[in-house]
Amino acid sequence: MTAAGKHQASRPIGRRLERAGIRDVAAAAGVSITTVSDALNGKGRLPDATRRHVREVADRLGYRPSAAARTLRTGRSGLIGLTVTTYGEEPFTFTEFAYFAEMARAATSAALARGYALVILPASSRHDVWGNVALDGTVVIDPSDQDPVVTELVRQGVPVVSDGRPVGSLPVHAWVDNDHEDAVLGILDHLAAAGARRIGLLTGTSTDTYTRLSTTAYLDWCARVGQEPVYEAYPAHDPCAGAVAADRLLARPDRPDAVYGLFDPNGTDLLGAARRYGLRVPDDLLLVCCSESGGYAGTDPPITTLSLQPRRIGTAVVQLLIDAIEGIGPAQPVQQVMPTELIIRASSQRRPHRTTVSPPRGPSRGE
Amino acid sequence: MTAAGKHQASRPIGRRLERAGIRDVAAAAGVSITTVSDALNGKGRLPDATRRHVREVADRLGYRPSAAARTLRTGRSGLIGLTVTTYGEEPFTFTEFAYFAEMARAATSAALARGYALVILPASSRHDVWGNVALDGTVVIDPSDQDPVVTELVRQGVPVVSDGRPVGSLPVHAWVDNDHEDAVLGILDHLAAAGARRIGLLTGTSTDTYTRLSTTAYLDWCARVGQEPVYEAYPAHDPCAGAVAADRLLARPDRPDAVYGLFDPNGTDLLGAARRYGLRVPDDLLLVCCSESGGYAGTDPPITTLSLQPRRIGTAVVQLLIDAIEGIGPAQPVQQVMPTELIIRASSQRRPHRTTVSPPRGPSRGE
DNA sequence: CCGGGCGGAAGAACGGTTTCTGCAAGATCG
DNA sequence: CGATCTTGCAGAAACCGTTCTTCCGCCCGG
Repeated sequence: MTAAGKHQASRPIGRRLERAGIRDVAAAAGVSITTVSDALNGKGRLPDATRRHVREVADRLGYRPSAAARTLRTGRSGLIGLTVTTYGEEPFTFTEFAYFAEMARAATSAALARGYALVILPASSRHDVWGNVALDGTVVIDPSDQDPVVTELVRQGVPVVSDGRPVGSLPVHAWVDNDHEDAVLGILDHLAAAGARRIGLLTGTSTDTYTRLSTTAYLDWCARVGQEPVYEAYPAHDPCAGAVAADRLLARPDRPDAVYGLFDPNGTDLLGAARRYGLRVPDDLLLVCCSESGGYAGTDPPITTLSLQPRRIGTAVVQLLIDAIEGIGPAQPVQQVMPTELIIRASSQRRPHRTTVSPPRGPSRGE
Repeated sequence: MTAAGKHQASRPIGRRLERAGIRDVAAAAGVSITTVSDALNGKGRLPDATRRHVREVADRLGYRPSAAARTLRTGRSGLIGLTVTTYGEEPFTFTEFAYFAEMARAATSAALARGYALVILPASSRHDVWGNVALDGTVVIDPSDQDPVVTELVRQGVPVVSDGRPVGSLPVHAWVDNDHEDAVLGILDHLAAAGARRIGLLTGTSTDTYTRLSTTAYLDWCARVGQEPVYEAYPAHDPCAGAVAADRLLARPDRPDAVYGLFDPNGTDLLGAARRYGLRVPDDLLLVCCSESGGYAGTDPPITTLSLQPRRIGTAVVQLLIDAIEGIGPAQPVQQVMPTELIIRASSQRRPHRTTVSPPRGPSRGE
């Protein structure tokens, strides 16, 4: 028994049969391990004949280098964390679905194109999971104040790039963000140009940068043009609270004749509220919301949306991160501000035409 | 030079300063490496005093075991692949946004709860990326026929669980899927009960199981009740084709008085088409579509949707996969069929026209 | 008084790759 | 023709945590 155990431990564990190691390839090709490694990775000085031969043998044996061993040796895992700060238990929130999906998609593509893969890791994950994964770097979406995980990562020397300006002195290597002030001002000007006299804001109660910057931009604008601010704030992570807040906003005695909603569902929230109060859009109420959802092209009326261009941001963030990982980029922190796009639809254009109900006959395009 | 080089290679590479290894902990605690490993992992037979002492020292040194080394030794990486088959270049398609986001979210949560993390890996990724990641198992969403990556993974002995029935003889370890036939029949019955005489279908041209099963269920139902099938198929991955197909469907001489759309955007597609042809919903046209988007609660009128319950599916898939990885579950392939949920809204209920305006309180349409 | 059993802990092997060092033989040059 | 350079490749260290085996000493029963 002891002998058997010893024997088993000494050489073939039996898994030999399943996976060919570099040793097997070396033996089969009649060369050394070094030569196999060099041949497969295009390094070293080897005649083409040897290189081809080794590759051939490796293919025949179905050899796949062990990712774990390579990582151990090189210190590179080829893995990038995609970190989402969470409000509650869930990895990412309802209000950010479309944004997150688009951003993650772009980030995945960009990472893949450079040979990296993405690992989804909510910031609130159990700490042991974080410890169990070897990450070359991390993308953080909307880092919250004093995020312990991010701080820890930076302290360990792991490159961190954030989507959204880091609050406080969170020492990320780079960040990418929209010019939120500019976007809000653009929308307010657009609404004013469309005839709005009193523009309201549907905003959030949380303290993240997006909410904060957008709200202050709104307040500044109001101060500048001499309008009394009219806004309602609600917890954006609550999928139901938006409708209630929209209702509150339109129930006010100083009811606005135009509203900008900061969050994705606000378009339908506001449309529903307007309907309840018998307000016609855009005739009685102009509407804009920030959203990546294409659905707003099909509502009645179609709603003007502000796109934060998550695809661009996802791509940029990953590029910056991989540059940092590979030591390509500048040593200095990089701050990249991306433009937004206002997709103007019927809800923010006051025109003399077209009542909301009466349907035109035949396939005429009802803009 | 040689001496210096040798010296450098023999002991401190300099990075010593940054990361404490298990050896450092052992030395600092005055015990052996073994004892440190056992103490930290709760294994072996150690007195509590030793265990505590070692943990204390490890904490003080900020010791983090190397994930790579652990993976190498144990053969477990704690990583699960989340694989999406792709139609084009992009990792996942427009039509599946909400579904994918919800499913991924649930899967992430479920995996995290059991100590695993998710890696996003489109099936069309460069092969080298697949080779570079050590995966304990993989979730495949909607595996296509003869998917080479999946086949390869199974051949390597990596557990694979699929969301959606695998087509052909793809040898997955388990799958989870909805009862698509049942769902379609339920919808058709629902529409018929609401007064539909001729129900149309908006379907896809691709050959995936979802499309195929749903379409045949529709055709079977038509044959059973003696209705001539009325359907249009379009490439579902094209974000614009849906609107065109919806238009085609309503332009037919045998125009249906109710339509079920298989894909998420079909609700708005059909609503738009109905508007163009002056058809009132639900009076002239009953509408149902398959979607996870909450936006359909806010359209005018709200649209009845079929939810495939991606949250449940994501959770189930991950549980099954981890069971397989850890050898808990049965050795036999598991097939789990999950129920769907029909969320009935105004678009599929023909009533004495309940007006869309129902103000419970406050300033009504009078103001 | 001695052997068996057990608690406690150390030592060494292991896993697969990369990389640094270095040797031998052929090529080139003076 | 010998010395130096280059080419082709092998050997071994290093990476680092886990696990298998061993070993010591102690207690208890025979």
